[in-house]
Amino acid sequence: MKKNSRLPKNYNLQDFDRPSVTVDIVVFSILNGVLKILLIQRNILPFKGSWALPGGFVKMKETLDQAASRELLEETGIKKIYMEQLYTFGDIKRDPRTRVITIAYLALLPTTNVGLKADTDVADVKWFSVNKLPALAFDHQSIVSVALDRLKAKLQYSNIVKGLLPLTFTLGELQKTYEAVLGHPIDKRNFRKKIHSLDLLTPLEKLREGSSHRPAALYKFRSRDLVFFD
Amino acid sequence: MKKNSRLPKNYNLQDFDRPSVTVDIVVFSILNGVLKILLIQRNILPFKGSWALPGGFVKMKETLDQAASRELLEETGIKKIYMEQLYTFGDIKRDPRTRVITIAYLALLPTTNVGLKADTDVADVKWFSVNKLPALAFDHQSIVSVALDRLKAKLQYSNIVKGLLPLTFTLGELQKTYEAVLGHPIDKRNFRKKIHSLDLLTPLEKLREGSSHRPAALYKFRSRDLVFFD
DNA sequence: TGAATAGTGTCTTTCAGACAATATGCC
DNA sequence: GGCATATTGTCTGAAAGACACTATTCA
Repeated sequence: MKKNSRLPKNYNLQDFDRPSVTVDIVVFSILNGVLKILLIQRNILPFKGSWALPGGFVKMKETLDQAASRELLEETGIKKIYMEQLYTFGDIKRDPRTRVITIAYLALLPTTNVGLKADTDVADVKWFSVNKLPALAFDHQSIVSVALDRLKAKLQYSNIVKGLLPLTFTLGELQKTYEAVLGHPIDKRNFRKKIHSLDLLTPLEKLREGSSHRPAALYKFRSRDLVFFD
Repeated sequence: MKKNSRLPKNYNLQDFDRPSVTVDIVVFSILNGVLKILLIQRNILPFKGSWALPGGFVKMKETLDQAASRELLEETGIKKIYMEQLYTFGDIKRDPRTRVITIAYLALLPTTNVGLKADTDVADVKWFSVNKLPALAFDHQSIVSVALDRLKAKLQYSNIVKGLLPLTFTLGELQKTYEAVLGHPIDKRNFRKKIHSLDLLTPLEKLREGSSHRPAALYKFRSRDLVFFD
């Protein structure tokens, strides 16, 4: 260990024995009415061949949010989706190589955008149902668990569900999304009463076409931002 | 930059250009019925002489929680209080020296324990009212703001207020604590109705002594853990 | 006309919020 | 008795939750 001359005299020595810092992203999406998580199959050590969350090292000249977006794009081809910081995991032995602290992110992909591409460090990219996950690398199972709790909670007091839906959608699709995340059925009339009372949606002129039954009215969210209620 | 031989071949090169990692702690306490935050006056660069949150570098062989506890003890003499991870701040320029990512913690000190001692790196340790804070070093003002939001929110759906109170307390003291944090008065009858309906408290046999008026019944929290309701 | 989903209203219960009078202990 | 705080209940309005039938489109 040698002294870095740019730094002030009293600069803490620990600075020279630093943990690595990564980001990991839990991407949720609804496929066929089921809540899924995006996992990559690792092509490199450690845990080569295991399924894991997309993620990687934070660069010196990017923020944490930028690192999360970049890693997601690099490893899965996904960009411009809803993301928020979730929690930071720093157990000493969570990575067998060395000390790695990871800032976990929660991300939501609308049902429509589902074109995936695998990176070089990645053998494969796949969607898994949240209740049929394979064994995960590192402590990624804990991260997923925290992410799912956060998503369920936030569904109740914000319009975060917007991130899981396409730009326009029917009330039935909205309800199915809630049910898929929460894992239980919801009464249709109470649900619609509640949604309408919150005044979050704008009805469109058009109806959903192409079904072999009565077409439903289409809606979109009034606000582009995250809105809290309750 | 040279290669670390312990690491696998494909190990990411960024590993050798790592951000520093710190923890910072927002300690809240109620003093004279007012919500206060504990600040230290920095005795070292950068921001020497400025007020800042207690905190410091994370060591290689301690978890983030341990780092937060250790730094708080070292810089203020406080130990064994309620602490939870708050949020991670990673803007590129938040520290003028170099890239520093900090994991912020929220901590609560009961009204009774108020013996403070200053560390060598610390010129002074003082309590400040949350709405009369001095200019703070780094991005610590943002951190305080997030911490206050979290504390207010969590007061509404958990027994987190426990961390601000001594082991036994009266309903009046409990209500004053809520009022100090939330910043507005609460109706006494509605407050007591709600508290009793939640069934979080156990009444003690004893009454609060030493006042020149009718003594109030003493209570303690039923559970030692954080409990969620609503 | 049958299949499939869309769309709608009432009743009950629970909870939040407004509001004031009496009780107790100490001086 | 005066002061200071403790303790207690009712009414009203809003929202949550249980519950079932009619409407529309297409095949």
